[in-house]
Amino acid sequence: MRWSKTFIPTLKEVPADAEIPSHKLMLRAGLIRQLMAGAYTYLPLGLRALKKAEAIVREEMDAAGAVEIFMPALTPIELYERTNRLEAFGNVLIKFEVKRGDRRVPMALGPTHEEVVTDLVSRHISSYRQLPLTLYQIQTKFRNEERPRFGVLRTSEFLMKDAYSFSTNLEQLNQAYDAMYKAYCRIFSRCGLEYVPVEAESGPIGGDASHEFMIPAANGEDTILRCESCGYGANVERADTGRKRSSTTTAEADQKPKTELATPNAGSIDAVCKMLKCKPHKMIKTLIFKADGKTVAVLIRGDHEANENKIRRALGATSIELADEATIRAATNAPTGFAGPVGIQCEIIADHDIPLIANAVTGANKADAHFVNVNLGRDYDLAKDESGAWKTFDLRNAAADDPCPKCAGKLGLVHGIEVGHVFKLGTKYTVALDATFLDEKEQRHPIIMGCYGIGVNRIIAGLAETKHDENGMIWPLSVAPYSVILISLNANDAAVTKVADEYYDALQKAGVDVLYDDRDQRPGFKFKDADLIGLPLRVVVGGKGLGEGKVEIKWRTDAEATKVDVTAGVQTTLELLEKRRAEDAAKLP
RNA sequence: CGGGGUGUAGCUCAGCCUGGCUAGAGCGCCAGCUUUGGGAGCUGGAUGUCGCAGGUUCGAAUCCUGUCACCCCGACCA
Repeated sequence: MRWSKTFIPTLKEVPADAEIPSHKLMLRAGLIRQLMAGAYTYLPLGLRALKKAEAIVREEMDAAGAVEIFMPALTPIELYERTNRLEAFGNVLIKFEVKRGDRRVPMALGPTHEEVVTDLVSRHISSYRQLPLTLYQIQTKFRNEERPRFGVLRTSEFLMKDAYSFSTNLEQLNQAYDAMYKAYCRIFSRCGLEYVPVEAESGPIGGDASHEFMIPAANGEDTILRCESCGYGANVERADTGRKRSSTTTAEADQKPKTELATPNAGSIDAVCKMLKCKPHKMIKTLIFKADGKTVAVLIRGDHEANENKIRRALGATSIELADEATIRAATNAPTGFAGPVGIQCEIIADHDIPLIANAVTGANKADAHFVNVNLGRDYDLAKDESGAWKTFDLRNAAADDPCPKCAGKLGLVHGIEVGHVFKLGTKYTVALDATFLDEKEQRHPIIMGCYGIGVNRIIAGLAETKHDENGMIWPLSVAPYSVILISLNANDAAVTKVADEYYDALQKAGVDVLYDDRDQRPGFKFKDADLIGLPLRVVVGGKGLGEGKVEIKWRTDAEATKVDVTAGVQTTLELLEKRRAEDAAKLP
């Protein structure tokens, strides 16, 4: 493509609306333009990159045995009613009615397609002989983002690859899941992304039933914990802390006398700390939960965050929720905000860090009062195991510097962009939509599902966010809009133009996707633009070089160009590209 | 939806507080000449419902009220 014939509106100045690198760069390099908040037009360069990423996703999906289909973006509301997701999606779902004669048909733009595929499968799959099956599509999804942001990273309309596996048993599900997991690793590697698969919260299914693929980036919306030593990674919701039970309690000599202090209207950690001039990590936060109907007090250190999934698992409950005011009063004889372990009228479980708090501050189970200098063993008890040690649990979100659960290392907080998610769904949708199969013994079972998503736009945005320097983008060969930028340094110099034109023809004939900057612009201008759009290989034909019979070739990442004989330039370009492709392929998992 | 910010030329922004002559600059754009290895120089030129609506005033980009859009922080995010 000749630059003069296409549409690449580069920007010298940074648009005022853009804040993060990917947004700034994608605008400046002429990849995208905003139509409204959360909706972007892809310009030729951006579209080409998006299509290349899409092609990689498609190739790997096909190779992993998934089968492509294409479902409508228009979906009937009724399907979401049947799975109870109309309410769950709430405002995220873009809903509307269309008129058909005297009827009004309610529909929604698909935010994801579990309902639609499951409905499809329920109508046509009835035997175990037809399974397993994995279907996928690459399609525009619609979600009304209350607050779109970060350019193309969080929009109301985006390209997503969504795959769904259907299995008769867990073994088949695990095979499908593993195949997708491996395909994802290859996809993100091929796209030149640094990525980290992290364990994600998987709800009641438990186990390692869900992984998110994250691109570590300072501006990522998600927080993950990662062990630098062994590579263990998990999102905040899910991350285990490697903390051990500790039976260490405060030595009797160090235990100060327990005292009740008045704390009028101070029912929060902050308010109590302010009033009593203490620090949150000296406090015991006492949360009252209803676990399958039973009241339980959960003890967490004041500066930590309770993790409901961990609490639910520790209690062996199927569902838990924070207790209502009446339940709290029954257990504590006090309004919300003054609960504590001393004399509480219900079961207590505690986080590992609780026994380590010496002379703790906690609610007195009495309105407007807190105790100071509360100590485990003297003032309250926990259950003990066979060896007589206090039973404690991992009940809170992991934090930076917690020990790694898999090795001797420490966890660190990292921000990440979620670019993919694989999930063992189970039978939620197949039960709701009656997608069943008959097994060998003529028994009917719901089909077991998995779902697997990739945000294709986020692959591009993630690359822009993480692969650039102060001059512009740095594309990997695999996703670059064009592999080569060919620059003629003086369009008015007939000799230069002649050679550049010949190169352009030769490279095109050789099947190279080349962008030919044939514009009548000064050299500096063209170099700056070339760096900005960041195509991998730059070939320069200029009067000065031509005088010595040379052209210049340079990778975007090289500091200096290499001079090559005019006669050898095309061949060298082809060889360099071939070599780079082979190197990239060799790195794949 | 709560908090904060911004809307003036294609882009970046000044002018607004303290109302006053024909609304400005740089970049970009058009024409001509010069120039041609890291966002050129000179000369000339085009481009604005000052987000929109209403109000105050002799007079509004500027003050007031309303409204819309966009950005940031938070809440939300199958």
